[in-house]
Amino acid sequence: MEANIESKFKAAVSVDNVVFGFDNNDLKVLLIYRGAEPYKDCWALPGDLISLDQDLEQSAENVLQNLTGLDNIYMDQIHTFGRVDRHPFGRVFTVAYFALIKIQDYMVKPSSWAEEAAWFPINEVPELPFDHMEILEYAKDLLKNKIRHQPIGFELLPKYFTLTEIQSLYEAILETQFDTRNFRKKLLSMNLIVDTGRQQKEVAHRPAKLYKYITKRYAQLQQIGFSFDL
Amino acid sequence: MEANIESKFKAAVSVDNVVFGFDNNDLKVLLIYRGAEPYKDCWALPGDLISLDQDLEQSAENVLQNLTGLDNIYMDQIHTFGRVDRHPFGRVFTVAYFALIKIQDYMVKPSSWAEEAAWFPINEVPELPFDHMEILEYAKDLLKNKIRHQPIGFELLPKYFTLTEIQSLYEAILETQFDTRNFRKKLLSMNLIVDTGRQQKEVAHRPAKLYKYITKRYAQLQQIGFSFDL
DNA sequence: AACACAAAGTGTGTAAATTACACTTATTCA
DNA sequence: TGAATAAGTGTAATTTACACACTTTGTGTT
Repeated sequence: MEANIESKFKAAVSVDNVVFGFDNNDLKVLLIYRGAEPYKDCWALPGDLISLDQDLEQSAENVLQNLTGLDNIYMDQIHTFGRVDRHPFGRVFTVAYFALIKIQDYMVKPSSWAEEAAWFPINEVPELPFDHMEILEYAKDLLKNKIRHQPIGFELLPKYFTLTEIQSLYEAILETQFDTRNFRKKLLSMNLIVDTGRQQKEVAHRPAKLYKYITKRYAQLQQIGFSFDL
Repeated sequence: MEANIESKFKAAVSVDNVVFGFDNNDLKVLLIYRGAEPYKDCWALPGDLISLDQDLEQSAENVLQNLTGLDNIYMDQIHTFGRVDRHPFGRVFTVAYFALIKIQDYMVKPSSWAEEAAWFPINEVPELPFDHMEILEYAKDLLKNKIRHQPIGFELLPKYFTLTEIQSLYEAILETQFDTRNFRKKLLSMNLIVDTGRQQKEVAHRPAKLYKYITKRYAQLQQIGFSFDL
């Protein structure tokens, strides 16, 4: 009854993460500067081979943990890429994930496979090795779709944020413009965010109210058939 | 510069297909009766190990081709499952796909790994081996979401179909009821289907008009910002 | 030929949601 | 104290969604 899988089926599997952040009205992606072959000295998506004793999800989280020191990050599996020739050293499948992080919380941390890590505005990404550009495009499309139907935009903002900030986040990702009054009306009518009573400080104009996102509220509303849409 | 990947990273990768069909007002899924270990003599999702010289997408299509003899099938990658212990013979990742087929076109074909294949109504699926039940649940959820935002329901219907048929397809998948008049109004207003002039024959009631789906139309409409929603 | 049966097919009024649109307010800085 | 900057706010018009019931067209039976 015990048996083994023939070695003619044995390939490597990696995870690659598309890590999004939002800052200064720009959607950004986190890239690492590769310190090892192949494609040494290139900017690339952070990723790693999966060792045999690690669950898939766990591996994806570890990559992120090593890189940012952050935990409890919103992550989602995107797609798996498996062209025969996608890796020069042999057959390597890669499972792509995307992660949304509050860029303000991000701390640089040394890692084994990266000499450096940096944020790139989504429209200023350099050439990427392997099929990483295809993965990134896939991730962007998914983010665009997902952000309209699930309240995940808040994952990219600080704990306290202004209505203008969330609007420009949506505008940056969806590459459109929204009418301010209508956008606010709709967003507030969902009861997912509340005015904290706090205000912006030291801005050279009328200070904006600071809101926060109520995680629990969404779960409750979903149960009564509510569906998020922006 | 040439190098190899260490064998401590080598695992097997398989594809598993969730094949949906629609018949007699029921959503159905195609299962095979396993002829080989592990889980010999169980009903399971059709799938196979990927050999090293085959692209991922290609493998998924081949599984379906072997099983049904059908080509040009709507397929979509669902998710990749990679729990360490999901396969008793070793580390096996599996990439799950779903396929939508016109059940009327389906022809039984012998295959190497299946003694038999059969359609099961979605609510009468037997116990499944591995994490196949989890995969099936995943596929059902995806189908539910996808069918509301993309015109993929037509892939499950014969070339010529009635409005009642497509309505009951939607009702079966989404597990809701639609108002006939409103459903038709909305569907027809999208201009994605047209009256062929043909009619049902030999039915013991007023014969329904037969419509067909215009594939090209959707591509055109998408470009001008149209979005499908039902 | 007439009638029963079965599912197909069709329109309108009402409520809700979406859109378009421009001025006033609060704060900093010179 | 005035200029600059972004925040904040309401209403009317249009569009879309929803609720709702009877007539039509065929088959099969007597």
